[in-house]
Amino acid sequence: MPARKQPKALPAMAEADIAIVRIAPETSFKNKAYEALKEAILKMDIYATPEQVMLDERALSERLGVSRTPIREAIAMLEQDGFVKTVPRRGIVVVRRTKTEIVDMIRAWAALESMAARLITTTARKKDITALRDFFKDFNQDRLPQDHIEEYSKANIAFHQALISLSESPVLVDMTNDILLHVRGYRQLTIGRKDRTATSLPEHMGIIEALEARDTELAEKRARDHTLGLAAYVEAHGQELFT
Amino acid sequence: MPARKQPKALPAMAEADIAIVRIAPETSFKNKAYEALKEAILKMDIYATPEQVMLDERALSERLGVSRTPIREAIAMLEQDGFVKTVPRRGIVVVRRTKTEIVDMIRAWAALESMAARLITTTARKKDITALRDFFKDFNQDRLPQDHIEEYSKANIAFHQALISLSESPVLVDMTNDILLHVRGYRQLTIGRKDRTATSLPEHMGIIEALEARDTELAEKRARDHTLGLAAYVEAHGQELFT
DNA sequence: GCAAGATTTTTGGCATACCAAATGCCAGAT
DNA sequence: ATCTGGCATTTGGTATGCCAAAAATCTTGC
Repeated sequence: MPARKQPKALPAMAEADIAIVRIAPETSFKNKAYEALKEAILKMDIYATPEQVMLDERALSERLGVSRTPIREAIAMLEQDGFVKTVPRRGIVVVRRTKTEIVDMIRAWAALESMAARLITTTARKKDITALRDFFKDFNQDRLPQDHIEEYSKANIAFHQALISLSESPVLVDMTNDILLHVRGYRQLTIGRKDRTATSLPEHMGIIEALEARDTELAEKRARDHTLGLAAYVEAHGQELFT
Repeated sequence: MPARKQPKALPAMAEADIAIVRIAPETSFKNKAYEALKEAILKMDIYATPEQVMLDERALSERLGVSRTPIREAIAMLEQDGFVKTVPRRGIVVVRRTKTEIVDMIRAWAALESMAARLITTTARKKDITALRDFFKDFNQDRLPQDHIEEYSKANIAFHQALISLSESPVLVDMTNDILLHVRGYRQLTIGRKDRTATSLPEHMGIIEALEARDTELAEKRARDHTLGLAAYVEAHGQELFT
């Protein structure tokens, strides 16, 4: 079949090249619903409630003020993400991860982050690497992380995300963020735990030092071992979270 | 609120334990459409056609004999997978990856596979590791891989998938499979290239040997370097594929 | 003959109605 | 009191129809 006729070139219009980026894409209800539901699922502490959490299409459509159609499409997307599972004629259940699954995810995280570290040693600018220290500038001998766990936990996540970003690898960034979203539920209860916090900060500094030294193998190893340490910790001490 | 009442235990019924399995879950049109479209997208050589490929909801619904609703849900899922991108009032376009993106994906694959290798050295049975050699039993000095590229390429993929599976990590398996689906379009044109095929087989054997020796660090390194080698190859020689 | 504007067509977004399966409640039988 | 069958309800699945924006096409005036 013949190719569709190409749209003809735009007329001259030499003046307005200014700030006409693309107009707001006016995100659809589908995407709004997706974002809203995703945030709601992440916000709720899924592991705090004993019974499994169910969603109802009609209730959601009423709540969000749209019809079921965009809601269903959003649900389909969330199911692809692994956040929910819809069972025909039964309902939509918010997925709970088992301890084993979480450990598994953290291992994958470790894999991706160590690769990011590897790439960073060959491409990132020294300035950007050094800037990673800033995430922890509010912590020191007089202000220990374990005394400000909530704050440190935030800095921790921000550090890891900034680290991955330095790899300039969209794939690594996206995959890691996906994993972090799933692990997030546990984060406050694991990364923030006092006993691990004490060793966390020195390990981070060790990673930064290896990156600055452009020591590819060492940076990779330190990044990997650091996150694998978290996995081992959850595997060993995460029992109480999954009663 | 009180938990939903649990269904009570089944009555005796000692007789009919025969072949009452579970009835087919009767997958929905939505899922059928998803599978059908996914396969169609993967099958078509998206990089062979010069113009971008568009999908039409109505045409698809007619072709598959279902209404637009399940089609749209399937499209929403495919969009989450990154196979298509729907532009409002414009159409649904099958996504083309750039060379840079493919290289990026292969690097992530390397990260995941090296972690799998690491895990395998500590958990897999020797028997299963050794079995990996079978994928290449049809190739030797008298029957070189580069003379049977198509066949070797298949064995290659099967080997990598089997390798990852040995890690017994569902997350690693799933993430890697996702990546392979995206890279597959290039596979025949890259992994199968003669110049790389020659070095591929010995590298695979090297990985297997390290696994058998339970040499965690070496296995990880070899697995990583092998796949990073592919990434470097595509980066260097993949120009012609992305005109 | 051509360009600007009006009109028709195309295409995804959304709302609504109906369907069928799974559950749960309840009356009637034992 | 308990069990059984059936009916009403709930809930996801699917089909349809209409809408608005953007493209494509046609019309018209110079």
